[in-house]
Amino acid sequence: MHENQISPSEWEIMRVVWTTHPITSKEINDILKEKKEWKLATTKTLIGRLVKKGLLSTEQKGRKYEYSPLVSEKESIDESIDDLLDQMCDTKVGRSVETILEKSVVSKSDLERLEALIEKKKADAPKEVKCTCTPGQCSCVH
Amino acid sequence: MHENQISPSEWEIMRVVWTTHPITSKEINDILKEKKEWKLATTKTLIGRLVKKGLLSTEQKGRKYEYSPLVSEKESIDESIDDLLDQMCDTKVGRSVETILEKSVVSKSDLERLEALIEKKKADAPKEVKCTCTPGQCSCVH
DNA sequence: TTATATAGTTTACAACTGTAAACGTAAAAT
DNA sequence: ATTTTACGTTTACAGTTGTAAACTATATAA
Repeated sequence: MHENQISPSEWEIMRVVWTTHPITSKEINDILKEKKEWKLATTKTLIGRLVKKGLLSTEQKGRKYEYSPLVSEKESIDESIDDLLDQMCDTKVGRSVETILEKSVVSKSDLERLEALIEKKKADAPKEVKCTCTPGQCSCVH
Repeated sequence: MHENQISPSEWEIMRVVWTTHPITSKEINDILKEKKEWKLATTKTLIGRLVKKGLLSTEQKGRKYEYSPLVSEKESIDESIDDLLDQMCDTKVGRSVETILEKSVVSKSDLERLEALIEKKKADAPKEVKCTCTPGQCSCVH
């Protein structure tokens, strides 16, 4: 599990800051008013936690602060993906990708890039993926 | 967010029970000894919580219980996937699938199935995925 | 200049998690 | 028959998360 996990509520904040920064707590709260019924105090608590976790930086501007991200959205998403993959047997990843693809709308160019990637992977894809699970935690034969 | 979320430690238990059931707490613990340095008490606490959450059923066998899953592994994984997708803009899903595929080993037949799915999706894939984010939570132009 | 609106910080508090000891009870071993 | 062992249940306790009120300091408006 990754340390400094970003909780679901904290993600809401991070997404705002990734989109616009530097940004103040008030501005963050205004944007989130649309989606969450949070008191300003709630937003501030979450911001404080993110600062403490080292995920947001602060810069004092007069009597207020402006916040900026210290981690990128891509790396954060990638960590979430890692955590997801860590909880399933390697042999199930292919099926899961299929599931994601089935339930999502992706663009033509996404599909083209994926197709190219698949073509490339075909070269050295194994016939069967090797399972590395602890014996008893998946049905693969060990 | 899905209610009755399965926590990382609880996943360890569930994976064992999905693989073998019905199964006793002792057997679960024996299997997990390989991977986690948990006291038997810890395993039992986690089992108890899973029963309370309605994710494991119990059947009394003499003086002990045997546990079985009340939710399937697939549906649980699918919920995890949903939670992952919920935290990113729809337009980023394609890229994320690519990331997963890049960092994983998938089998030839996985790749073939994926290819077929892509071919099918191409028919009505949009040129650009529509973003449905709350304004200010992603960089798409609204 | 005093009251009010803003900022950030501290404190709060319940639910969930990780990790386990303690407890009560029934079965098995001596 | 008594001690030990094996089970499940209860209690514990700190850390995280969701949600926010209270507090403090300052800037601004009256």
